[in-house]
Amino acid sequence: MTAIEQTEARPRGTRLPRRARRNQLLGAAQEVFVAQGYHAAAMDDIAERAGVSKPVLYQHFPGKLELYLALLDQHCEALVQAVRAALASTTDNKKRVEATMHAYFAYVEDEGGAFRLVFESDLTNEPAVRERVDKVALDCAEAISEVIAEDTGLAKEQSMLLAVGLGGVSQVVARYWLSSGSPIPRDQAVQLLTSLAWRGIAGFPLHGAEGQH
Amino acid sequence: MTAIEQTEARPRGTRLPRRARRNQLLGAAQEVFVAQGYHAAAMDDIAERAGVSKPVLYQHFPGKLELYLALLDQHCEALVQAVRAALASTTDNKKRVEATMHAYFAYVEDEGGAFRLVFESDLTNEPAVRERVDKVALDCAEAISEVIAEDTGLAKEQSMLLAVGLGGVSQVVARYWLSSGSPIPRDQAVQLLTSLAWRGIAGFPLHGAEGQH
DNA sequence: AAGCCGTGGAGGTCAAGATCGGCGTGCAGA
DNA sequence: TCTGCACGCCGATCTTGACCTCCACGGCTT
Repeated sequence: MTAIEQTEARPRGTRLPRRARRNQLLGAAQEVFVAQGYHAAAMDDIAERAGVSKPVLYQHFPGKLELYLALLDQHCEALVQAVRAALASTTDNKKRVEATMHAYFAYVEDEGGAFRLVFESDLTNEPAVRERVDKVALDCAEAISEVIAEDTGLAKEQSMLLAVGLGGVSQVVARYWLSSGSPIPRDQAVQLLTSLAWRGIAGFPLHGAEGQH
Repeated sequence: MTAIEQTEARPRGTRLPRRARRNQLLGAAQEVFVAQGYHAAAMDDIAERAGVSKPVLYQHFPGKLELYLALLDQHCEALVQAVRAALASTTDNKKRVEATMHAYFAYVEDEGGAFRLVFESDLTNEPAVRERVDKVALDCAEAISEVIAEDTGLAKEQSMLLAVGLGGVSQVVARYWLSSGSPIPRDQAVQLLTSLAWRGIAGFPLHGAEGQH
């Protein structure tokens, strides 16, 4: 049914050093949070998934929120780094677009679904979460907008709007592509999106002879 | 502090006909859900906001979830209609893009923040909610993709990907524009976005003499 | 004036986050 | 090798908070 089958639930008896236990708990928590969301995920579920009793969880994390935030921080940083790296990987702007798209797709596809914590969190009303999620989008957009502003001379507000748009396309389409079962190969999807972002929708070939104004 | 001040809490004594009471409850529920999200919103809050006691609420709606879904359905339909209308408003594709962007911005700006129920719901793990939210994005994308497919001859998968992208930009940027306090006028933002979608990022004027390949 | 129907406040239930005392295991030292 | 200690772990429980119903009251109809 809605069973979680990612990693085997450990036989409840192994003793682990503190650091290793903490990492294992983070892994178990990620699986449960990703699969069920924050609210539906119970501390009992996470403990059971890790093959551990609940008090152990509370010996490593003060509470459910802090556990969630620890995971969130971890994965927020990853995306911003990937986008920065993509932008710095070349000076050809078209390739920059392509590399950035690629970064979003890779981020969404990998990491055991961790992107859900950032893009589909159900705890955005919690200020601490909202702040982190907003900061990711903002940091990515600022990195992109710097390039735009430098190359086009647009003011900060305008270039930020475009940058948010480019980041938004990547994020939304990557999630759609994944959730619809990857109907077309990833590279082809990236190519298509890059064309859209680079040349616009007007840049696609016309079927009929209809004038586009 | 975080007070809700949209409509005055009615003096607790007015008798209303059933239909009017229901609408009033929907209004109160919308304010609370928008301001606090689904989970943080208590039925007590909604009842108090409407100037009514809790049993009345349960005489109109079976439970919290159904109340939420009623609101959601209401506003989902509104966006899809607006997008369809925008696409049908002209046959000039560039104007179609502009009209669609405009529809998203108007949707996000108006309706007392109801767009949050659709775009920022904290109940996406509930299948009934997920289904409706996904369907909105899908319906909008299909409407857009039909135009794309017809005019470019692209296959269904490809045109859907582009359509999801165009809808995604609109939605993400409109929300950013609103949440950042509308730093530039709405019409200008729409123009900028339309340019991005129509001609691509390469269509913006160069600042320096640097070649764009 | 008498009855009825909708309203109001107080309470039950239950799930889930958070916690307390006890147990077993492995190591240090004599 | 035997004893004591420290550490990690567990079963069982407490408590909070939110959704959801039961006994009194007041205005409208005939």
